[in-house]
Amino acid sequence: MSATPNPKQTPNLGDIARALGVSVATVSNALSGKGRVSASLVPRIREMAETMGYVPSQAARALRTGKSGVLGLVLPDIASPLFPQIAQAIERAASASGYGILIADSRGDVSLQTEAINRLIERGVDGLIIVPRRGTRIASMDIPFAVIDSPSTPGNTVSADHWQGGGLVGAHLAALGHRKILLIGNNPASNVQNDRIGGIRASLAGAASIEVLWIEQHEAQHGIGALLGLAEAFTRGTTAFAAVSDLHALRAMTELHRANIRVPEEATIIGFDDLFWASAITPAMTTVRMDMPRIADIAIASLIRTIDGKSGDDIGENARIPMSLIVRQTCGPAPSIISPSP
Amino acid sequence: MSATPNPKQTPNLGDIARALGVSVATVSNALSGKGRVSASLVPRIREMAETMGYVPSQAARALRTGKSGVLGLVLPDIASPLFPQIAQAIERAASASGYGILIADSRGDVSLQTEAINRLIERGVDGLIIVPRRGTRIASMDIPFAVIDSPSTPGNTVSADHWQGGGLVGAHLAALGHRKILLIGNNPASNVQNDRIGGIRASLAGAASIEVLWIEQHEAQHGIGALLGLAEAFTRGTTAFAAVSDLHALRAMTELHRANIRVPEEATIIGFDDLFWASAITPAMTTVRMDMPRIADIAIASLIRTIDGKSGDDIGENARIPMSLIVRQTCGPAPSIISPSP
DNA sequence: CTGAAAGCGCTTACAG
DNA sequence: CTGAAAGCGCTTACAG
Repeated sequence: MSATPNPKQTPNLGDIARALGVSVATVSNALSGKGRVSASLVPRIREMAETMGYVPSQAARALRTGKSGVLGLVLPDIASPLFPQIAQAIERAASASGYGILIADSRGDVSLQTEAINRLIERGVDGLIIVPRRGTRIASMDIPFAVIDSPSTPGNTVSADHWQGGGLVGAHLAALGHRKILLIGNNPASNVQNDRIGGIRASLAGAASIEVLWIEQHEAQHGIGALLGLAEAFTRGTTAFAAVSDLHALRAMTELHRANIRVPEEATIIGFDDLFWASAITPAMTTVRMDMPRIADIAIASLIRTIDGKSGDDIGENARIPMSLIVRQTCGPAPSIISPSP
Repeated sequence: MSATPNPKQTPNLGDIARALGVSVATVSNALSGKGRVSASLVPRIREMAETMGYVPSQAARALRTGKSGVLGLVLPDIASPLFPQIAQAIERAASASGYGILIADSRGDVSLQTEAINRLIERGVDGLIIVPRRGTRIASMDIPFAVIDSPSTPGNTVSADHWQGGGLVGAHLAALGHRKILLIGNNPASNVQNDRIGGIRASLAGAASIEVLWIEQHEAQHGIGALLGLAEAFTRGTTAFAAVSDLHALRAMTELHRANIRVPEEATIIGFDDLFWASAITPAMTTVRMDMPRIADIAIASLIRTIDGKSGDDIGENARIPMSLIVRQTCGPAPSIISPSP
């Protein structure tokens, strides 16, 4: 049907120019809307590009402009909870700004993290979003980057305000009358976990007695998958269990159930992150969640700003985004100490 | 320290060539190992590239060769269970083959899926891995692609053998002596879920009475988050609950716990997919999992083969990869009908 | 307003 | 074995 015999699979600016008898510069200008082009020509060029099925060559554009339009996302472990939420929010924010996202999984390994970063740089990304492996500190680099949820070079980190989130947990538990609370963390080397626990502690100061159980330490002693001793804590008077992640809150809940301790009637449980299944279980998990879309928007916006050279690598004094409490069913009032069970 | 005053930030082939007094063609050949270059020159060129911190320009290479070295991954919803596992496996397989992965989330929407595919194509990916939204059929495209876990153009699909996986469940349950089983699915429009359920049914034919509960239908009637009536099913004699996903198995388990029915002593539960938390709960979930690394390897290998023009868009007659049973603690022998509870 | 031309950095026949 | 040259498709000063 086409007039041109044996047309190339992918038309380029030259093909459009030829078809219209104008120059490629004019076509380029018309399509990008940058240079001045006569008002009458613009629609004709646009139409022709459309009908020919023109798709600009990213490679040529990138070579010419030095910008790939792609951002790299470095994650410690795509498959573990929470990171998918981050990845999704980042992908949305980036694509809303016209950027693509190239992913790299550092598999929780520090050296692989460096390698992943290099791989991404070699692929020509314009900037990097890094969610560092716990405890890692990202040194400065010669490419714009933003860090999520871990301290780094001052000025380019966005994170949830985990301390404030912890405060939400503490306040909720205090309001419910709990006086003896077990905090459940995984690893004390995690800044995020320490902030959450610190926030809970601070908001509960004096109002409740608090103990902390670190799962990794506990498992190092008792073996992977060992019971956490929650039933025992319960018999010693603990009425509330606050975990730094829904994952551990779930583990706590199933362990209590296993010991015939009812949630929330006898024991209260609260978690963090609102993981995918948190609302589907019975009882549904009360939790505190991060504002991922906002975190992603800030990280991406700041990154793009520094890519465009409009800012000094700054995220607005290390943004800390408030978390919010999602009240569901695992929290109840503290059972009276006087009458433990009817 | 450098001899050249004010060197560019990123050296290119020309810089290396100049530094060594050879041509760019020779440098290119030495670095790629393609053309013949004298044995003595190769190491010198390599070293110089190294010390100058040479990073090849993907953009230029892509423009010249017409290949970007990047594959697109289209997912229905990065944040929902299982997809992160897929994304991770795909990323690993791709990067092992020297490819990068650009992600696009179609947010469970069919039109966004098309849009996501186009966005990826415009970014110049060499091929596409598509995990279609349930029920979607991917039409042929002018770019190489492979489909995971959904029927499509015959010949380019890899998927887990969900039917066989269902068989594993049925056999396990039968061996344990269960005679009345409730199957729990979410949506009957899902091919994956239907295959799993079909496989369970087929392997149990005649050996047990089977009912199916579709959660979406149930919730349409009783409201989102409504109890599934599992306790009632239990009192009617159901001893085993087999869900098409650990997510629903978890929901079932918590619902039974809530009704004081003990797992696995009184009721058996089994799921699918070995989601992240499946091994952390108490009791740990017995489940059937897909061989993601293998599925990813096959999809990527086949895709690369068709990109390189070495095959006719074929994945080896629609590969179906066996699933495997992971026995943990939620399954127990069927309690004798004669003496329901001691 | 429009076009001719240069050039981004690379790879690949083609001469020598 | 080595090099000069063309060309991938685009954008951007610069003339006209």
